[in-house]
Amino acid sequence: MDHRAGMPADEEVVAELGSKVTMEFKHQATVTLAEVAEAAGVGESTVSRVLRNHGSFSGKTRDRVMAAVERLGYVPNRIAGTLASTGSRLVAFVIPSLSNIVFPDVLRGASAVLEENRYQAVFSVTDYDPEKEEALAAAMLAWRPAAVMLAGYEHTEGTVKMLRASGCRIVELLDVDGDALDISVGFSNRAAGRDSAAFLLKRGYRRIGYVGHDLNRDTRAGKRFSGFCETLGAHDAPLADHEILAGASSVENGRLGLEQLLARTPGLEAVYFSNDDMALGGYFHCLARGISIPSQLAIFGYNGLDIGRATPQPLSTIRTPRVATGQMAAQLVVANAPPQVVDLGFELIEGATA
Amino acid sequence: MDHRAGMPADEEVVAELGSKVTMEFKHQATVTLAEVAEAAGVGESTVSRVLRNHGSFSGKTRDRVMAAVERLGYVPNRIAGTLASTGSRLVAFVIPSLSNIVFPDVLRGASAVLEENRYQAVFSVTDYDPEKEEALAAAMLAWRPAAVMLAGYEHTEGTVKMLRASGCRIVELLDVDGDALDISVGFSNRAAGRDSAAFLLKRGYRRIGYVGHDLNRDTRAGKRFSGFCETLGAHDAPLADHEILAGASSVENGRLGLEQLLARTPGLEAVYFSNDDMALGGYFHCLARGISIPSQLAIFGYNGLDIGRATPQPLSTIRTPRVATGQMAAQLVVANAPPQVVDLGFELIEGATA
DNA sequence: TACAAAATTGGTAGCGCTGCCAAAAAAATC
DNA sequence: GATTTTTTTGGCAGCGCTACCAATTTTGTA
Repeated sequence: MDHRAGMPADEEVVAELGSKVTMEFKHQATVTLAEVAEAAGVGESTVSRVLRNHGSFSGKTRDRVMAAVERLGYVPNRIAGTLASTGSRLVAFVIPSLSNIVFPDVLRGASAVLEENRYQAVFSVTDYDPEKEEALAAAMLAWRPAAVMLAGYEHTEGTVKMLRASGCRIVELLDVDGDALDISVGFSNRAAGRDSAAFLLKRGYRRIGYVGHDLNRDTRAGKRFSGFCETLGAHDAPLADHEILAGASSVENGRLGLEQLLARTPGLEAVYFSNDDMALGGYFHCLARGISIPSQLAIFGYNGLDIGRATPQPLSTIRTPRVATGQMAAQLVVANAPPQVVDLGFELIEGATA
Repeated sequence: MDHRAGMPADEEVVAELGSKVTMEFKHQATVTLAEVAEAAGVGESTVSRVLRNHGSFSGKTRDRVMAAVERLGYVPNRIAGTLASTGSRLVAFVIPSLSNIVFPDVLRGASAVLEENRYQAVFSVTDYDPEKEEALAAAMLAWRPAAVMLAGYEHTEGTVKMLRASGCRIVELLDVDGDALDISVGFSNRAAGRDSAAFLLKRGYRRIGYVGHDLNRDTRAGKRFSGFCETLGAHDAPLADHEILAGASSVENGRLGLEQLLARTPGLEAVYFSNDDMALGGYFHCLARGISIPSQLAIFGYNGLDIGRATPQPLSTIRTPRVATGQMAAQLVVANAPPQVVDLGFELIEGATA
């Protein structure tokens, strides 16, 4: 992406400064629980109990311990604590992307719940690459997390085997069209596609096209597309044409895709986009070209981004519970709930573009 | 031995849900390094050396060890490894928000670099609350990270004290207007504000307004605003009016803010927005009301979001190196570079809205 | 007052791994 | 072939904490 400002300069900076480094960087002698115990004049286990507010101890002891903690600036070592105790309070997210707003939204919902429960979120990004997902999942398991959260159901055999063997909870997010390994929280992408098609048909559009981004990688977008086509087909209005762009979903790609689609297939009445980013690109294309919406061309998106509600004509789309998905997933993990599939559903927003 | 299996809590859960759950719940007996060593017929330290590719060992031994690892499905325990060795490979991010695209972008840049170097990112979200930042920073330090990354320079005294005492690297991101605690990577928000003002003045706009979101919390936006006003003042064109909206920055708020500003102060020639989200809201407002841009009203944003480049008129704004900021920050941490401030600069995009 | 029950405490064995050191094996040298 | 040197190895003491257990103190009861 944006390497402009960084890369070449980065190397220089690092190299340049390498020589004049003296490290005040080594770890400082940190205070340990044993030192706190000594300072407070109590046993180690007592300090441990007080700090975790677990087991019993007198008020007097608690005060003494807390005073010592304060005085020494003690920060418990969770690494040691986790190793010594039962399960960890780490939750690992292995997500396809941080550019697609969907995933920050999920993280946002989840992290709020996790923080409240003193869990810690760790994450890594796969770029929609199943092999990379496998490698990163393996790396995450090395931290012995309480749960691993992944996007969707499509994983390599190796990933599945590894996760199964790990014994930690597995949460598959943002999809319910498939077989869950353990817990799954999301909504039906296929149904979203079908409902979108049904809506367009109900509005009377018949010559309908599709503009999307790489479907092999984003399998959930693929499921929407397939549901969409299915319903069109069932109503004798098969997809008129489609344009799939190579890169990731983006506003620019949506614009480009629509331009190409319209050039190739005149007379389209409506276009379904793989998501709101793409749809907004299409919308802007129409604005720029003076194509009147929805009379000349209807536009339908997916996701229900805020921005789509603030455009001159609100975008017709499907709003997905992204934050809620994260919240629910986190809650189930924290509660150590039994395996289950939670379908949070979605909401069709009529908008003004279709 | 695995004393987890007998935990009261586990039993309860299992009992409660016993009817419909078969428990892949309890922690599975995980393979340990000692078991691998035994299976491979070598010592523990040999396995450790092979797996970390550190120290010396024969090819034959390596093969034996790897075979055993494969066979047993061994996943090293990084918790134990980190505790035993000096210095962790965790990097902690304490960020204000995941809604503001800035932070996912920074995370994206950083996580790519961190993953390459086998570091692990952990994060938590402060909601722009300094108190919460302090609490979360404390929680992160408990994981003994190699570095803590924070947004900007404004932290509570407690946070600063704690970070200083921790002995881990501290990276302050997205700002260079202030005194760095250790490493700092970003760009000057004040200069961005000044340049924006200078640009608008150069274009001949004199009656200029501002629409922004909560400045107390987002201090970087505050610095831009202050730089902006400074330059306007220096050119005898003091800010005509401003509208500050309570909530977070959003497209909707930008729209609302502009509407209110225009109602109150007719005759404005240009409006500066606290960022591109807000600016797009303003842009849409103008589109909807038939206000011609930039002849009737000029619009200027901040951030250089992709979407601003795909609107019918490209947004005039300042593009910030967000991903590069994350990359650079991660590189410096990985390289254990000396304390320094890295100013990555920004780029003014003329666009068509101002 | 004596004795049982309950509430507090401290000691200590690991958790699974790494780092150090010395021992053993292999390679190199005379 | 004997001796050095180098390369490979294994043993084991922690890393800082928690869980278990037993010891101690406090409280309650007869």
